[in-house]
Amino acid sequence: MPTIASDLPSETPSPARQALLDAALTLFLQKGFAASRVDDIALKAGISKGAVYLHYATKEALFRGVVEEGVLAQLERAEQLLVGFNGSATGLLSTMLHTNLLEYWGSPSSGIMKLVVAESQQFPGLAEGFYDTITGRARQLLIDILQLGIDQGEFRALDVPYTARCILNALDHELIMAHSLSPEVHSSFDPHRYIDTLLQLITGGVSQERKV
Amino acid sequence: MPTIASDLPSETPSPARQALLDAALTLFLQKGFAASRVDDIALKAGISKGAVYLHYATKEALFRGVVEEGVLAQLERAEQLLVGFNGSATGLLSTMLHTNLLEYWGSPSSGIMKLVVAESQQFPGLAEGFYDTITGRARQLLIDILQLGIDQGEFRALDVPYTARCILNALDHELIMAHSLSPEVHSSFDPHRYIDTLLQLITGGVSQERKV
Amino acid sequence: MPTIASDLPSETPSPARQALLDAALTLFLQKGFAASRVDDIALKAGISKGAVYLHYATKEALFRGVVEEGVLAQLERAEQLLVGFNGSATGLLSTMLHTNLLEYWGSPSSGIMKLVVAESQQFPGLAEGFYDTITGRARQLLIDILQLGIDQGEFRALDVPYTARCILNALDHELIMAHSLSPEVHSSFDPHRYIDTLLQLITGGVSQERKV
Amino acid sequence: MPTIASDLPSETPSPARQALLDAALTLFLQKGFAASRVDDIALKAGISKGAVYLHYATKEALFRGVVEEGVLAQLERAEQLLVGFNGSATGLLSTMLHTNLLEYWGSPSSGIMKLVVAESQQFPGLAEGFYDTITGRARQLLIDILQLGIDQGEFRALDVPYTARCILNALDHELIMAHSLSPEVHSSFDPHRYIDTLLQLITGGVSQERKV
DNA sequence: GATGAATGAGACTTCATTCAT
DNA sequence: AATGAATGAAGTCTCATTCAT
Repeated sequence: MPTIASDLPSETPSPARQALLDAALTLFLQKGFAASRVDDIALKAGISKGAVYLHYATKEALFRGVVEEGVLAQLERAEQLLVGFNGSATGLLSTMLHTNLLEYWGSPSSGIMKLVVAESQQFPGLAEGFYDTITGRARQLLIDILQLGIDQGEFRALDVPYTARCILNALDHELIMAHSLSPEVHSSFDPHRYIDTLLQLITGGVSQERKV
Repeated sequence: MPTIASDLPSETPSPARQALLDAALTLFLQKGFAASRVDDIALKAGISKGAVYLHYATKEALFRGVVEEGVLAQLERAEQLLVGFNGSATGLLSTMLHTNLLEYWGSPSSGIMKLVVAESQQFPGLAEGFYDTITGRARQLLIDILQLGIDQGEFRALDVPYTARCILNALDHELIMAHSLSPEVHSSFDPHRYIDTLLQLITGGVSQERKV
Repeated sequence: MPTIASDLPSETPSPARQALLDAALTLFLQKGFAASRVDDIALKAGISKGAVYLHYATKEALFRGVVEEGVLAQLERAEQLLVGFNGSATGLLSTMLHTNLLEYWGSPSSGIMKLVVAESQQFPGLAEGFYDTITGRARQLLIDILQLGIDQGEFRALDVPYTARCILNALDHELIMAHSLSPEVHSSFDPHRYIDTLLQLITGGVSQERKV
Repeated sequence: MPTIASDLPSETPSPARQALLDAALTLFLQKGFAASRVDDIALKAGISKGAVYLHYATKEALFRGVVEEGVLAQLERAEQLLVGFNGSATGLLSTMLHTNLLEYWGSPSSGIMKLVVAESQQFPGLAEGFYDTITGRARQLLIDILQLGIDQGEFRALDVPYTARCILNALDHELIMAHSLSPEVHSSFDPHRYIDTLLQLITGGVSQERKV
C-alpha cells in the first residue's frame, strides 16, 4: 500500500508500477517478449531489477500485467464513446473512426493488440481473452451501429456480424502493420485517407450503379 | 548453399532441407521463434542438431530461410492465378477469393505472415521485405482488378490503392487471427460466409439506395 | 549487544530476541540454514525483517546466536544435575539417562547438536566449540561417574575416556537421527527401552559368563 | 552411451560422470550442498558448467546421484563381507570392526552418511532411504551376529535389535563427527583403541563381577 | 526503536553453436 | 556429410542487507 491519500480513490497503480508497465510495454513492442531483458525494463522504468519482482512474480506475469492494464485503459476509453449519441448511423460511424479511433491509434496502448498477436503462442488464453474483451466489445459497438442503421432504414438488410467483422479487421490489421513495419516504411500511410476510403467502401461499395 | 553439384538442377531443395524448413515453420508458428529450440526442430525434421548448421549458419538464418521459402511458394502459387483471365472484374474477384484465397488459407505457408508479424522486431527488414513482396504483389493484383473494373465501367471512380488496401487488410487480419487464436475459439468462423459478406460490402456497400 | 541499559540486569534476553532465537532454531532445524529465509524467521518471531538486524548483524551471527543461546540453556540444565549426588555409580548413571537425558531429548534445544553437525562446514570453529563445550562437558560427567565406579570397586579397570566416548556416541547419534528422520519413521523408537538396553550393555556386556 | 567396449560389462558410469560424482561429493562434504556452486563442482571435475546438466537435470538430482552412487559402492563392499564366514561371534565382530569397518571409514564414501544427515531436511525421503538401505543392512548384519552368539551359547539373552542399534550408533556417530570436526581437532582420535574399547564394553560391560 | 521497499550480487539453468570423430 | 557431447554466454529469479521514513 502506497500513501494513504492515494488509496482514497482506490485506483492508484503507484507511480513506480506505472513506470514499470510503460517501460515494459515499450520494450516488448520494440524487441518482443523474449528479447526484452528484465534488467533493461527495470532500467527504463528507473527501478532496480529486483524491484520488478516486487510488483510481478515473473516476467510472464509482468507481460500479462501490461496487457491487462492496457486493456483496462482501452475499456475506459471505449466507455466514454457510448455516452449519449444520436444522429445517423453513417455520421456516427464517421465520427467514431475519424475521431475516437485515430485517438486510440495514437495512444501507447494501441500496441497491445500487436503484442497479443505476436506472443499469442507463449501465453495460452491471452489472445482469446483479448479477443473477447477488446475486439469483442469493438465488434459489438459496430454491430449496434449497423443495426441502428438498418432500423432507421439507412442501411439495407445485411449480415450484420460478419460485416462488422470485415470492417474491424480492415482497421485492426492496419494497426498491427503500423507496429510491425519500421516507421519510415509506414510513414507514407495516411490514416484519414484510409478511413475515408473505408467509409466510402462501407456506405457505397465500389459499383457504378445499384438499385434504381 | 550446399555443394555446387546440388545446385545444378537449380530447384532441388533436397529432402532434408525441405523437412527442416517444414519442421521449423511448424514449430515457429507453434511456439514462436525464441521458444523453438534448434534441437526440437532438428528432431522434428528427422535430422541431427549439427546437421541444421550444414544448411543454415544460424537459427536466425533458418528463420529467414523459412520465410523466404514460404514466400517463394506463395509467389509461385500467385503466378498461376494471373494466367489469362477474362470476364467481369466482379466475377474475377469472387473467383479469386472463394477459390485461390481459400486454398492459400488452407496451406501450411499461410502462417508465414503471422510469423513475420510476430517476429518483425527481431528481424529488421523482414516485415518490410514480406510487405513489399507478398502483400505488395497481392495488393497490385487487387489494384489491377479494381482498375479493370473502372475501365470496363463496372466500378465507379474510387481511390484504387487505398481501397485495395482496405480489402486486403480485411482478409489478412482474419488469417492472422486464425493463427493466433486456439482452433476451438476460431473454429466457428465460416470463411465462405466471410468472403461473401466482404464481396457484398465491396460491390454494394451497406446503404439502402444509391445513385438513381 | 543492544543498549547498555538492557545489559544491566545481565540476563534479560528481551522477549523479542528470545522469540527471534526460538523462531530461528525451529526454522534452521526444519529447513537448514541456507534454506531458511530471514523474512520467514522474522515472520515466525512476530517482528519485522529489519528488526532482525537490530539484534544480530548478519544471518550468520543469528545462527551463532541460536547455537550459543541453546548451548547456554543446556549448560544451565547440566549444572543442576551435578548438585550433591551420592549413591552407586550404576544408579547414578541410570537416573541420569532415564531422567535428565530424556528431559533434554524432549526440549527444543535438543536440536542444536543436529544443527551444529549439519552446518559445521559453513561455520568454522562452531562444531569444535560445541564439541568442547557441550559434548566435552557431558563426556567429563560420564568420565567422573565411571571413575567413581572404579574407585568404589563397582567397575573394573577400563579405558575411561574411550568408554565414555562410546556411551555418549550411542546416545548422541540417536538424538541426531531423531532430528534427521521424519517423525513417522522415527516414531517406533522407544527411548526407555533403548536406554535400558544401553545400560545393560554398559554394566554387563553381552557375554554369557564372565569372571568367576 | 560411451564407447562400445565399455558397454560390455554394462556397468561403466563413464569417466566424466565419475569425476563429477567425486568432485560433487568432495565439495558437498567440504561446504555443504547449498554453498557448493555448480560452477565449482564442474571446475573440480574438469568439465564445463553446462556439462553437469548432461548428466543430472538439476543440482538436487546431482546430490541424489552422489548419495545413490555412494550407497551402491557401500553395498557392494558390504556384500563381500558376508561371504562364508565361520568362527565365534566375538571373533567375527572383532574382525569386522577392526578390518572392514576401518576400511570403510577410510574410503571417500564414508562421508555419505554425514551428507545425508546434514541435508536431510532439504531432501525428503533421502535420509529415510539411506537409513533403510545402508543403516538397516548394517544393523541386520549386527543382529545376525548377535543372534549367532546367542545360538552358540556365547552371548546371554539380550534385546537383540536395540543392542545392535546401540553398537551401530556408537560407530556411526564417531564417523559423523570425523566429518564434522576439523581434521586437527579429530586427529587425536585413535580408531583401533576406540574399537577395542567398544568391543570390551560389548563383550564384558564395565562391571567388576557378574554371574558367579 | 521499528518498518519494509528497494537494491544488486550471485546462483541455477538453458540453449545456440562448435568440432572431434 | 553427419553426429551429438561439450561449451559458456546470457538470462531469470532469490534473498541478505540497507536505509529513508
